[in-house]
This record gives sequence, structure tokens and C-alpha cells, in this order.
Amino acid sequence: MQAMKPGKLTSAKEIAEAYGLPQQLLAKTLQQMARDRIIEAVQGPSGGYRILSNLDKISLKDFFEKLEGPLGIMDCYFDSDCIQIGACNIRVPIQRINENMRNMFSKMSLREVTQ
Amino acid sequence: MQAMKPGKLTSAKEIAEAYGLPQQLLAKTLQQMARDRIIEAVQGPSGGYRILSNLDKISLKDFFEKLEGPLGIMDCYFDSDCIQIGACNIRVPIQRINENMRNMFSKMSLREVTQ
DNA sequence: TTTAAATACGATAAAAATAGTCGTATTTAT
DNA sequence: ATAAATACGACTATTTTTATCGTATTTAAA
Repeated sequence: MQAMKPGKLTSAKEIAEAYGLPQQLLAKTLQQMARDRIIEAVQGPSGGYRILSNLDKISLKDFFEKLEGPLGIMDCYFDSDCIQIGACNIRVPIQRINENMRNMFSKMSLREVTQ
Repeated sequence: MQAMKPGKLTSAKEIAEAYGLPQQLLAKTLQQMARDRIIEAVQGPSGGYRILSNLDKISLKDFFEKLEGPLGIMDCYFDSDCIQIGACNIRVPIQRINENMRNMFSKMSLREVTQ
């Protein structure tokens, strides 16, 4: 993001205004990213968020999975309250597809996407 | 699907019972698949659906896109009523990811998944 | 040390998307 | 003719996602 340069502190308000997002809604995601140690939060006036990690070290897979949970076209292998499981005859291909996707996103870093 | 062998006619009712699905809801999808020429519908008593195409010839990409529209993690390139477009600074990587996904699903046939 | 500007976060409300139902029409084997 | 099947638009219900609200906490600065 241009509004959030490495090292520099940027407030949720600034980012929200820059992109026309509801500030409190954006803040929720920023707070989660802070919990996940993707960014760092600094409280108090003149506080804000800054990029914490080396973006090369974070894969898109990790990024997505931290924010959204396990990555795949279906999550029968994680939640699995699917009543079809047992009679399901496409479990293996679904698993294969999910693995392909995780693999693909493992190979891409956050830096590639944000720069 | 085991309940729907190539050539053999199977009614929506049979499939719905086999998998515990609401019959009319399943029928909607079957009807759409029929419109998309993936399966063939035969009306009248003792009618039903049968697999029409050579499953080798249908890629998962085509299958998904026929049923669900353009395939990708985001559809800014199709719907694009996204108000961020213009200020968006991750358009290129999103496009690349979408292409990777379409590519991956292009390489898999429906036969691979259903057999 | 008070004030103000920022993050933190659970609870709730609103909106959108998805899942499911209903009614009716059409087709066609018997 | 009848009955069993698909066809399909309109509607309702449910679930998920998006957004708001209220309050607490932190902390720089006057």
C-alpha cells in the first residue's frame, strides 16, 4: 500500500480516508493483522500502524490463512460439519485442488503483491 | 458421481435422495447444467438426466465458470463495480493470481474429478 | 496531570448473498 | 387421460458478511 510505507506510522483514519473505507471496519482488520504480527500497532496520539515483518518472509498463503482461515475451494478438511462427508466421492480431488492452491500461494510473498 | 453413470438416465429425485439434498434445489443446478450442455435432460415419465459430454473435454475451469461465472480470487476484471478500481495498487498481482488459478483449473478435466 | 487522539474489542445491527420453497407450466411414456 | 418427470420465475428463509456502536485502554503533549 502506498499509504503505509515500511517503518512509517500510519493511522487507521488516514488509510480509511485514502481509500474511502469505514474507519472502524478497517481498524478491525488492522487489529487482526497486528495480532498476527504482520503489522505493528502503536497506541496513543500520533500512534498508528507500521509494517513489522520482512514482507519477503510472509507468503500469501500465510497471509490469507491468518486472516481468513484454511485456504481452499472447500473446507471439508478443517471445519467438516459437512453431512456429505462419508458418502462424498470427490474428496480426493478436492484435497488435491486445495493442496495445489496452498502450494501456489506459498510461492508468492506479500512483497510481490504489495510492490 | 456414482448415482449418475454415463449414458444412464437418473432422475433428480433419485440423486436428491441418495445425497439427502432438497430435490427442487438440486433440480435448479441440474437444469442449469443442462442449459450449459454438460448434462442432458429428458422430460416425461422415466425421464431424468444423463451425462452428455465427453468428460475429458470439459475442464474444471469451464465447469466452474459456466455454473458460477468468472473464476478468480476477485472479480474486479469482470463485474468491476469496485469503487477502489483506479486507486487500486494491487491490480496486476490480482490479475496474475486469477490467471494462475484459471490456468490450474484449465488443466484438470471433469473426468479426473468424477472418477 | 489533565486532555485528546489513537488503538482494542465485544456486542449488535444492517445488508447482501445463498439456500430453499412454492406454484404453475410443459413434456411425454403408459 | 393420467401420472411422472423436467422448467422456471417468484418468493421466502437462512446464513454470511459488512458495518456500526459503546466503552475501555494507551500515551503523547499541553
